[in-house]
Amino acid sequence: MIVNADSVQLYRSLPTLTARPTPTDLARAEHLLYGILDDDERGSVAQWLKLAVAAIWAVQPRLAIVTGGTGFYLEALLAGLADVPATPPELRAASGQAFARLGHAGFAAELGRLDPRLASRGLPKDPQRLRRAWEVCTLTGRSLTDWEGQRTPPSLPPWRGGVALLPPREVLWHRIDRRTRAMVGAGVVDEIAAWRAGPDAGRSPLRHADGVAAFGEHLDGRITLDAAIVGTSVKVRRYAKRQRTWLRHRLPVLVHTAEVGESLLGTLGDGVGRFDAASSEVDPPRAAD
RNA sequence: GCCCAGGUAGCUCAGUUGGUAGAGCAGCGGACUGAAAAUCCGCGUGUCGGUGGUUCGAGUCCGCCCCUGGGCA
Repeated sequence: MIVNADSVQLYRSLPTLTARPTPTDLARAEHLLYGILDDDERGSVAQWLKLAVAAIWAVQPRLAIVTGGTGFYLEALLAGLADVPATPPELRAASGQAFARLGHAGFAAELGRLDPRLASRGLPKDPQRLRRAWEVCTLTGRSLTDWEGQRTPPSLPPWRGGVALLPPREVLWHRIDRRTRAMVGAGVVDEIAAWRAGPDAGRSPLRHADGVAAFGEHLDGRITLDAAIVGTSVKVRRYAKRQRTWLRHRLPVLVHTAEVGESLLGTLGDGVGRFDAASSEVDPPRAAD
């Protein structure tokens, strides 16, 4: 039983570009949480966490294998999230308008007045986090720094361990390039063209998926197909780099490295990287990288 | 063979009247509490083609050699 932990594979559109499980994969094992969101929906960690926990319990006593690339989601599964109420769309729109009106520096100053506790710790630099902090404080009257202490790990069945797949960089780059070219062979350009012609592409979170911009430029006649392939691979390499940072710095429980094709169950059978969600005790890392 | 134009970072190139080099892209490292394949922060990584000379000092000036384009034969 496979449970998806990849933020873009949650979406129904662009199955080729997002490397969703193939029909062959689906025939071999049951897959959950793939392609469950429409273009006009906006996913979130909290929503994913709820669905993932439910899915893991639902398949008991079978083993759920949670797999995917979104470190933020995996961390939420292991460590939990603060129970902040969901921000209504109007509030999100309001923060966007305020940011546009005040500008980056002005909005940050405004947030500093609204949330002095966060300001004393250090305001975030990026618009996303500035807006999020503003929204939370406006909605709940409490600083995001207060909420962040409220993290409680979700209740899950006993877990067997974690495996990080960290091939050598040259191998990884080669595989990324090969995968991008395979996508082209599988019709990813037509897939994107058809999707762009649809009504919801402009607001879909998938517009930020690796390759949408580069293949889009190619479809607009601005760059060659080969340049689009290279541009896509560059984006994926950077994404892989950020995944590596998650694994090494935020998800040290996933310490055991494995090669593709190795027996995952055999690996977990070694008992490496066991994690007790209740006590948060982690075995010492072993041979990361 | 002769005549031009070039050889500077992984790539494309900039570099004033000589003062031991800097941009873009690529690359590297990091952050991350409801957009996360997102968003953001930090870092030049160099036998200036080679060699001899002029000079206190040469990527910059001079000689020779090598290489790459283009032209004339």
